[in-house]
Amino acid sequence: MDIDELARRSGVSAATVSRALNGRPEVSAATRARIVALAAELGYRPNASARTLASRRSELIGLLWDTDYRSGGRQHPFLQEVLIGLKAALSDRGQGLILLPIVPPDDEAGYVRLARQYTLDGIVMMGVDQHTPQVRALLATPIPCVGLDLALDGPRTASVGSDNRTAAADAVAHLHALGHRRIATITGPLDLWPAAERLAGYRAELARRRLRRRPEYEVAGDFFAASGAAGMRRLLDLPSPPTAVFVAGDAMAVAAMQAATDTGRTVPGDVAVVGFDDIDAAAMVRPGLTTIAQDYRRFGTTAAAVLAELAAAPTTDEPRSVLLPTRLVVRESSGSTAI
Amino acid sequence: MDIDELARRSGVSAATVSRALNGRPEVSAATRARIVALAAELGYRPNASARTLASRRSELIGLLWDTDYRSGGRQHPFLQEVLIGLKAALSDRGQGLILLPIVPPDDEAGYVRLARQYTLDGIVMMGVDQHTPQVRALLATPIPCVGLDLALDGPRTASVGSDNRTAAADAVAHLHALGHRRIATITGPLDLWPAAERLAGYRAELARRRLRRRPEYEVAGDFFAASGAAGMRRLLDLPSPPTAVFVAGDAMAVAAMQAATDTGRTVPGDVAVVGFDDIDAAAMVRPGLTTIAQDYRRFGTTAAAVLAELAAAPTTDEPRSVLLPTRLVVRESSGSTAI
DNA sequence: ATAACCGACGTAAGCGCTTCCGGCCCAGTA
DNA sequence: TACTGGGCCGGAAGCGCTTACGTCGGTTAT
Repeated sequence: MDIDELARRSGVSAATVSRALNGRPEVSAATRARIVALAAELGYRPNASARTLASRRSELIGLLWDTDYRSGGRQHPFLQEVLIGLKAALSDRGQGLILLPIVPPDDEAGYVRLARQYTLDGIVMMGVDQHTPQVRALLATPIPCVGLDLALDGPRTASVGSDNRTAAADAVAHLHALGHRRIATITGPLDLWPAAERLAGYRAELARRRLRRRPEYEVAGDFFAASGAAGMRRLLDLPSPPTAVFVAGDAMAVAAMQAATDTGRTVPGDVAVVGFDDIDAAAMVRPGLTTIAQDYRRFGTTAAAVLAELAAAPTTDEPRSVLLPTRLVVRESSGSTAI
Repeated sequence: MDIDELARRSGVSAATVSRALNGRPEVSAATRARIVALAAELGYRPNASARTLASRRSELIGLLWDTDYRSGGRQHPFLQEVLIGLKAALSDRGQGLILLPIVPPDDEAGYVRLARQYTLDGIVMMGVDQHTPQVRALLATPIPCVGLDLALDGPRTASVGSDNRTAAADAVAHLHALGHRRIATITGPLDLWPAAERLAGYRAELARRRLRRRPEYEVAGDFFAASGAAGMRRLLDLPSPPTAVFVAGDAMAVAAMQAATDTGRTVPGDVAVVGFDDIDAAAMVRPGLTTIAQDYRRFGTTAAAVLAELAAAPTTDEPRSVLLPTRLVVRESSGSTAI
């Protein structure tokens, strides 16, 4: 069942069928209705390759993600959720999603090859290092790109992510409201945008609440568990240890809680902790981890929407940036019983 | 840079270039070498759509997965790992991966449409209900399909998954070796292949070790945490409660441990537990959860390989089934200190 | 009245590949 | 020597669409 047959059966030319199905204006309403109805009845599906070849628009967007991303766990934070969101939004537009994972041993950037082979309409990047020559090559391309949790630059690019700064501030505010005054933090790798923003939010909220900022209360982590444990031990060994700590990632936060209990402290009694990400384990450990939940599904839908804008807009000058709201999930680790 | 230009520059026809690059035999070694070298130098990339259109082979395989899968967590078990494995293997073959997620308000099976629009070379299914008419429609198609953790039937299909039966037996054997004689189990939803196999393995090992099988020691769960907690409570309330329980999923296992401690028991002191899946949280909770780890990355690579076989083989009559080995990860919850 | 215009459609030329069908040339055979 | 048979390659016909461009009636302006 190709377009010619459908054309024959509906008594028009293939050109008209194409126009009718693609919503072009040069078709009378009556003809269009007839064709659309017949197409549905016969289950006609345009061939994606032919369409792409002829129109040089693929209706395909690529998802580039680094399988080695420093996420602190084996799971990329909520890859699945992002995928669901992306697909939901893309389906509405009739677009497909193709994967361009960066698989370690990077075979001379196979994903770059892929991106060029398929004439992609857009690329979503998550957890990649945008300073590698390969990624820069993609960015230089006329293909619109949007970074998830990633501040991209260049023309035809945008970023979407959580409002990490406000989220971190919320966490600190929560702790402060519970009476804590000596609030420390364990950060992520500060070259990553979200990690830097979370630290900034922590500092900002301390200032806003006129709490003294102590350099020794800012210890560096890398999102992995071990650094969380190490960080907590360092904080507790301080002459004046904090009574609460905001940990910039849940994997670190869980390890930090255990480090605290291992050294004889109780959580939240001796030290309260709030994490970031709301990974599955946050609800499974005891005490339950108070943390910041991100709406990853919305990451996906937003990315799709932004990509569409980018494709439509005439060479946008300055990179857009969309910040999504987060949600504080209160469990036991912060010592609050409030919901 | 299209094939014609490359042809011109290398002084042959486009037909010869195509043959040279596709490894056809009708080209002299010298010509081929020249063309291949020039192609690499000029960075020539064949247009995927044109190639697919002309050859009706897409070099694309689809991944169908149900975003609502009953996995017990928000994360599909190791979707990411499977993707990495798949991609690694597919890249070697020069194939791409397109996603066909089943997104909740299933828009008249958009994935079926996609599968037909792109002329897919194969489909990998994970966590789908193969009894829905849509999936059956896909299976009826000449496209090769392989199910992950899913026993597919039909021509040109195969399944790959862990050897759940042996794995469950290993778990029981581990518990038995530690001295336990009253070993219970909390199962997954038994209409799912892996869940049924795990129960079968549990029973088989009991029999092999001449342990009495008690019906009240087999309680039904659904892979979700709540059912694990409920199951454990029920087991502990028995007149003769088990001293060890094999829980068929980690989310349930973690909840089961907590239910045990909540009712005043200690793990592993009063009741030992071993789980299944080795989710991230298994290493994060206290006590650490002894569990069965599956090699999800290998799921992906194996699926790709099987798909290739399926495509090559002349209408295979009986569905193949590949069982992958698992690994027992011993932590504290089983009461063993051995590695 | 004629000219200019517009909406609705058909014709045909691609899009960038693959592949069938030959054709040429040089061995090997009778 | 004439004939056959490969090996190697070019020509050209698609693959199933999209999209200029052209055409043809029927309006509207002049």
